[in-house]
Amino acid sequence: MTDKNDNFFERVYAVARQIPYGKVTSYGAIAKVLGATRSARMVGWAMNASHNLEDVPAHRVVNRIGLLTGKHHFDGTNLMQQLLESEGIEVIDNQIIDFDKHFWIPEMDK
DNA sequence: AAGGTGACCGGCC
DNA sequence: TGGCCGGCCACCT
Repeated sequence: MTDKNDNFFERVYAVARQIPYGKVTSYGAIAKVLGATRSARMVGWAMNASHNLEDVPAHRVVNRIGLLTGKHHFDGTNLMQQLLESEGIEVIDNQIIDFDKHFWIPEMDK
């Protein structure tokens, strides 16, 4: 580890941790807050590393259409969906129902 | 050291 | 109307 807390990753984690219970957001939204509107890919990349952290609810982060694209990266196959449903979010076939309703706009709470 | 990839997004054909 | 392609930036081999 040798404290490789890159500001980039830290910043993504900071936003992801701010996601309230029962809410979800998209990679692009986070990227936008980070100042990298067109670098949503980096957000997903950071999430990959967040696997080591427990304070980062990656299961609350999906793509812009509310599709659990990264569910494949979780421990199990439907673990991500289970977590979302556990929070009151209806998920069918890796697709979040009323995504815009559960959508939460991330902010840099400073 | 350089190249390729990646949990995406948006625009263009 | 849908499918394809490029862009963006950091990490990995």
